[in-house]
Amino acid sequence: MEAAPFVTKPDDRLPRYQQLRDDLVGRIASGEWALEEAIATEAELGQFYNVSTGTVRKAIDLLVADGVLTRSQGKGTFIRRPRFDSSLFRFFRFKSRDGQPVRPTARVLKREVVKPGEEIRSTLRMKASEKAIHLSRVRLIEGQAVLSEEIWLPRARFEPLVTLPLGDFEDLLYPLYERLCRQIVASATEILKVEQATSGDAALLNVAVGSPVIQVHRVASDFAGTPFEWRSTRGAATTFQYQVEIR
Amino acid sequence: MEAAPFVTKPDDRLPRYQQLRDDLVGRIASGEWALEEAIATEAELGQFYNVSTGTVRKAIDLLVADGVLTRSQGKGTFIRRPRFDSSLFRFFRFKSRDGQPVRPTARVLKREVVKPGEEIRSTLRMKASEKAIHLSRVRLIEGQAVLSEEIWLPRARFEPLVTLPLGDFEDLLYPLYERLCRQIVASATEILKVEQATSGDAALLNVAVGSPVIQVHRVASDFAGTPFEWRSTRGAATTFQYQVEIR
DNA sequence: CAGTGGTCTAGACCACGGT
DNA sequence: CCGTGGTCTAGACCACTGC
Repeated sequence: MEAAPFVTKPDDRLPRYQQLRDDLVGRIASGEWALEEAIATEAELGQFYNVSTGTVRKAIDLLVADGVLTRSQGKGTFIRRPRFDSSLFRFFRFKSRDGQPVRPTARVLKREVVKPGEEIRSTLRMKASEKAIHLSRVRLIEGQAVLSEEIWLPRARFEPLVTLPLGDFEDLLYPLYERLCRQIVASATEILKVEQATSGDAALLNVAVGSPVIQVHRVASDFAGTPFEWRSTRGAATTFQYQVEIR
Repeated sequence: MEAAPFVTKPDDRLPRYQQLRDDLVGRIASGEWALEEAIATEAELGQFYNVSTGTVRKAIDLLVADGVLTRSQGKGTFIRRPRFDSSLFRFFRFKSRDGQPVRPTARVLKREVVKPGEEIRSTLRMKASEKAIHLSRVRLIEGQAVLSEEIWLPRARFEPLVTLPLGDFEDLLYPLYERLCRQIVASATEILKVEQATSGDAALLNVAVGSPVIQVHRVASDFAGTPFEWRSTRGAATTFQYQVEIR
């Protein structure tokens, strides 16, 4: 008889370090360790799962490559948020008048609690009866609107945002999600397209109707892979630049 | 006294697997192993460098992650080209009339051997006196031009292309570079921007002047990291879509 | 100083590919 | 069948962190 320390039954066809990886993901998703606090040490995990530290290291290597964990020599291994700090800067190059890069401020223009459209409902895996929170935001640099955003959230997970005064929404929403709603963004998928400015874009972003506009459509998910934010951001294409490495 | 099998003097401050990685890059760049043929086995490399196979594996892991090598269980470890096959499909969604994705054909419109502009000269690290080969291409789907390309190459490396009949240029240039000029693309950097169609674009791509156009600017380099191709591709933004994962 | 992750070893055995 | 890379072990010692 041997102990079965796995939280979920592992797939025996997989190598042990893969099984271990999957089990660790489950334990992370379940909140066993606090965000950005050290998880169990490699030696402890090796004892717990009854594998050698080399195998533990390989499992953790995978999670580090996936961006779920970071290691810190002498300190431990930590759960890591995706680095959204430069999220906008991945695509848009915003500079203030003196040429310094700046992060736009934000203002929520509208909040409503309504039934979402079919695309959003199915993307967020919501029941037909469920309502969603819809936010319309603009992002500004030196008072000038540069981006417009539409955000959809399942109401059940984000109840505190229904009553939060609009003025209390901060520039960055993800820390707000975390603090008020205990929702943590673990990953996201973004799709870029080029559109032509509508009259709404034109009024909001101060561009000509028909001029090129970049639309970044993002779906953000938790550690379990469940999507819980649908977001669409539009900005003038003149501020857009993106770089890729091919190998 | 011990043998120093390193091709280039390694940096002793680095871990051994890093030194090994760097040395292997040098040997690959020097052409010691044929393209897509197996390199020395892990056991051989371990003996050669006098390290354990675990250390060799770690060095090779890095090169696999970098996209320089691929492993194949039971067969060996192989030098790998970057996967440009779907290069255009990374950014542009081309479909034929029946909805199937297709690769555009290509036609070279112009070839000239001239002094390049300063930007291209310095990007390709050419001497001031050196001349460059400049190609203008269009790429077509079912006879309709969908992309226009400007390509610049240092003449010294690409002499055979100066006299090649224009009709003998193939749809894919990189296999041609490899076969005729022994130049192998190991990596590339691409920058995306949105422009508005010029009258030239409009005539070539059959779009309206001022309509949005995506420009993909690519610099391709060899295994030693020396850039040897400058390329700019423009296409109608309506065919553009790009997806990113953030973690 | 103790405890963490980082490097490295010298093996063993397994799974796969080709002869 | 042999040779390849893939998995895994049970350690050793190093480098960094924080008390």
